[in-house]
Amino acid sequence: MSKDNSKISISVIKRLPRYYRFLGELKANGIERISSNSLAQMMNLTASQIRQDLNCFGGFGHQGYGYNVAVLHSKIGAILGVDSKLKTILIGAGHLGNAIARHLDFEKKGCVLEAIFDIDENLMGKNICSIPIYNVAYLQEYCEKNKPVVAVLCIPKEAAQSLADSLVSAGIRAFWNFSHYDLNTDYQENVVVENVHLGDSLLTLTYRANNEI
Amino acid sequence: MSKDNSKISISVIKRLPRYYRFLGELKANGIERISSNSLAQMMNLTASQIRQDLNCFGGFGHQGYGYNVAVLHSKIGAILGVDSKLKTILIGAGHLGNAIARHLDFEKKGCVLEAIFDIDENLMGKNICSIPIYNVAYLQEYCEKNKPVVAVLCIPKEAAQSLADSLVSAGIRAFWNFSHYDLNTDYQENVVVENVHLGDSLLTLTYRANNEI
DNA sequence: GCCCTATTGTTAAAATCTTGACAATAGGGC
DNA sequence: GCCCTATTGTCAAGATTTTAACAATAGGGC
Repeated sequence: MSKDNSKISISVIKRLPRYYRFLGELKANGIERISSNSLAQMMNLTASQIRQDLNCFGGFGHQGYGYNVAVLHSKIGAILGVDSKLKTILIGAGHLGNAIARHLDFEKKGCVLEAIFDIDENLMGKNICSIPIYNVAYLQEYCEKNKPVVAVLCIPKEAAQSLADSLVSAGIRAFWNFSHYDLNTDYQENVVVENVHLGDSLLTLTYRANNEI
Repeated sequence: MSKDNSKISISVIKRLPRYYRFLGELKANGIERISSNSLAQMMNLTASQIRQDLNCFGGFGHQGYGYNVAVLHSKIGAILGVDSKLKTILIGAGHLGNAIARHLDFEKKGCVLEAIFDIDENLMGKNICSIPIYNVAYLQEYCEKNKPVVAVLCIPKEAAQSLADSLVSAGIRAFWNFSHYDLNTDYQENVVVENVHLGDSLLTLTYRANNEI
């Protein structure tokens, strides 16, 4: 990373995974080089924005040539941290938790899902994609032993805040939160939260469908 | 709606569901009135932004008093269209589709989930939360008969674009897309797409966890 | 009924984000 | 090896979004 990335704006960051995805596709299709212009057309962006975004991290392109797909893909991957092995746990093995554990390739996204917790006694000893399910009573002890840093929350909103609080004190520094609740971790430095509000997303779609925009 | 809402920015729209959620909580807790200031504190926004956002749609507040929670909640609900009954189908009854069908209260979000489609013969005749699962071969005929307008896509990315194309010609005007693929419907006016990229969200979290922002 | 306080709606300023423009230059054909 | 073309990196302009400021005014206490 050749530039100071301490003040990269969150808008840019949120676009990086999409670049990474498109470049991965191009690479898989054997495309070797691409210009900001063709990429822009493909991604429905302006070439200017792509060049501006990429230049936040350094000059990955060559004048008169464009960008080498494989190089750019791996550079963006490195920026995002796809090879980091953040120890991850998931709490709540209901339908949603189950689907998330199966659906996402955590390892390719920089996270290693190592344990799942639930309150349902019937699930104890079982596993999802060979990741063991433990009783939530064992959570604190597990954290002390294994020091996970990322927690995926697939639990009812009523339980979310207090569980998050105790997870923070157990060392969790990042939450991927699917409960219908906005986690409040302002009191705590260095804790990041991605709230995924599927309900909000659906409501936005409803508005847009009704207003044709 | 007392103001022209044809040029409301998408940033404002995307905040509305969150307002709606917080106001719903306040209402459920028996709070009758709230000022932009207290709401801002609660939601981690500026009071100015809240007033500006709400005023896109008209003056819902009273000087010296604030906003009536129940009124504001229902006004925002009406703007979003929570009472619209958009006929909705879901395609792909795997773990994710299953979880989405169960997890989201479609009716409270302006959509009525009426049918689920899959290719797995073993699922035919079964149902999820009493919504029937049909063979995807029956999709076209179903659309002609029942005229659904919203489609939830929980299918592999390889199948997404061609299925979306045929759904558009069958009358679908809104997609809630969970496949790891950016649906392209530019060629078609009046079709809206909400891409939910869970993988992108996780990658963003990874970046933030690694960079502590 | 009057005055004081709280709080809005609105306007203007500041900040941020996106787009356009273009000089600099690497690469490839001849 | 030179010139022409393609395309970047970057700077400046334009657009949008967010925040601050404040006059206008409704409500409630006395």
